[in-house]
Amino acid sequence: MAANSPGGTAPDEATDPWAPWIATIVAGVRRAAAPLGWDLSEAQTEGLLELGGPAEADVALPVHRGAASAGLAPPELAARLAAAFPLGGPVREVTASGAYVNVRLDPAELVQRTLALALARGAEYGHAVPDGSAVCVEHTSANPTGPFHIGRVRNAIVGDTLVRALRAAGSRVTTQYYVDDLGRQATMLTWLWTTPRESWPEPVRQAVEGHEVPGEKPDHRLGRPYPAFSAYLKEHRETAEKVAELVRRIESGAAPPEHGQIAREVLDGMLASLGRLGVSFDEFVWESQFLHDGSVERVLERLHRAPHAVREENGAWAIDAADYGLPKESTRIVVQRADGTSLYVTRDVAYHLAKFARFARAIDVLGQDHRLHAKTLEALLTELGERRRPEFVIYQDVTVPDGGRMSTRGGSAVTLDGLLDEAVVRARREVVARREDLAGPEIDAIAEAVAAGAVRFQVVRVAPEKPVAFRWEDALSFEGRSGPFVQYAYARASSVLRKGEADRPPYPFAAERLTHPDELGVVRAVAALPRTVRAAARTGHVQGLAGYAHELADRFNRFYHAVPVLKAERERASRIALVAAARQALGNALDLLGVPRLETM
RNA sequence: GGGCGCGUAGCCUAGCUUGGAUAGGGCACCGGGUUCCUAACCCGGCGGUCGAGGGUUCAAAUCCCUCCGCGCCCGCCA
Repeated sequence: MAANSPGGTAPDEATDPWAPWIATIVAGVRRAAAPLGWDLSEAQTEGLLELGGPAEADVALPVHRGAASAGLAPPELAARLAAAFPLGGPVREVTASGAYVNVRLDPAELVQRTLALALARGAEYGHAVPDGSAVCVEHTSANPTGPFHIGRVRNAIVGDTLVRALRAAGSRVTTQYYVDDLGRQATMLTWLWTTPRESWPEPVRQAVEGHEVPGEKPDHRLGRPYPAFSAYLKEHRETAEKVAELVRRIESGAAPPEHGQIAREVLDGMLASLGRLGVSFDEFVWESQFLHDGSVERVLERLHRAPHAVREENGAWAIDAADYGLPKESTRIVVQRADGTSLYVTRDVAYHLAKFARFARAIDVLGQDHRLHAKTLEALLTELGERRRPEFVIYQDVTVPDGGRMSTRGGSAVTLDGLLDEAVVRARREVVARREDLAGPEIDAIAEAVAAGAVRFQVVRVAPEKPVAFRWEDALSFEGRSGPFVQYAYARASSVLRKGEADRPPYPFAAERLTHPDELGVVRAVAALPRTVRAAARTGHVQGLAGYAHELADRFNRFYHAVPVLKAERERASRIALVAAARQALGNALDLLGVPRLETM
């Protein structure tokens, strides 16, 4: 339920304000339960604890599971357990309520530890101690055929947020973008732009002529003929064959010099769009490299000798994958064409072997249309005797209301640039309406940050496996559970600290001054950041980070309305420290989400 | 046809991996709040057979089975 388990690996006292409490309560529960006939391991005890549950308890423990071994009805067991629970230290009160044992803790202790930790660790607050584990996250990897499309933006945002969560949880993450410079898609553009415009098919020429925009980004300019050309090729075999011939030339290593150049230019344009969302990559892996460095050939040699290898009559090589749980019609995985050339999945095997050589974990963020491909890849790895597996994070495609699929092949649907431009226009209106004091450039900067924040938050707040229908009003939401809502709380906290400039870091405070329920609400939310990060990294459920950020902002807003800070007297310094800690947690949560921080808005 | 994913109030969504106390939020709607640190905010109200049915269990949104609806995939494409 609302139960918020301590989450994943055991909390660390150096990073998590809850850690000492968890340890104390686990020990207390075990000590009280054992004489009643309920033996619990430490891990079991920790797994049962519910944090942040109902208001009457800081930590709750359901005892149903112990009823049988204790030979007692749950309420009776709860009552005895509560009576036997060792008091003292942080444990203020232990009561039974039905089948639950509720533990109340000394709030001043949590205030003390939480503020101290948040203020001392700063930008590192919420992060675990680095464990140095090498992780590769491959995401986005959209083919360089035109402007970045919003159907794909989910991959980039989910992937990038996951990367941020993993890094915060202590992993050493390398992000990779796999660029398909082989194959038909990229080749189509090369064919077009190395062919005189007069020789283009008429409908393709029409799609371009009169639509050029001076100074436009290369992805828009070079990608413009792509949808029309794609449609044209379906109807015109001769032209399709010319492109196919170029594909073969490129695969054989005789790519025209323009080929890589065009792909790179388009990719640069796409990356510029992603850059507006704060998404970037450490490495770009070009598919052709596995062909040229001989690794595809080595994979093929091994596959020829694989347990289920079969040679087709026409000379193609396949793996009989009947035992791998694939759909009946695709039990044969072709790994090499009759003409000797390789296939996408073969090259992907080479790619993943390269990943395994460098990384302990390889995570791939894929659209659900790649599910079968993922299974196929796993089957081939098994055939090679490779035990390691990539981990897949699968997201569902974004659809448009009319039911059409928003893929790059689908044509001229909304681009990421178009979405962001519209978001900026609307954000700008909001800023102008409330900030007469600001000059143009400041307004523009805020509008861009609000727009990017709104889009990122909107995408990440929904579980990736859920289908999403694109709607402008959702994507551009600035209220309620949104990016700007969190940005606003951060800006407010920043504003308070600016105006309370007499009080400066390290923000001395007295924990016992912070006793208002809304103050404690903020503290509890701040204290939950470390375990939220752990949970997100462990499960890959990045939507939890969005939920957390909203919750924290919500608590802060409530506190802000209920309790004066700068006008307080005795409590002033402590409340300023609380605001500083909340601002730190809000800022760190925004960083995890890739939503820009705004000092003012 | 087969495989996989999704189905929670008018709309969107958390929770499901690890079953536990009245299923959390947001939008919309209704009613309040600005001599006070930013009203992109806050307070209150309205709204739920957790797709349907069966099963397991002391306990099911959560696990199992069947069915229904929607989506995706089932290429010597990528």
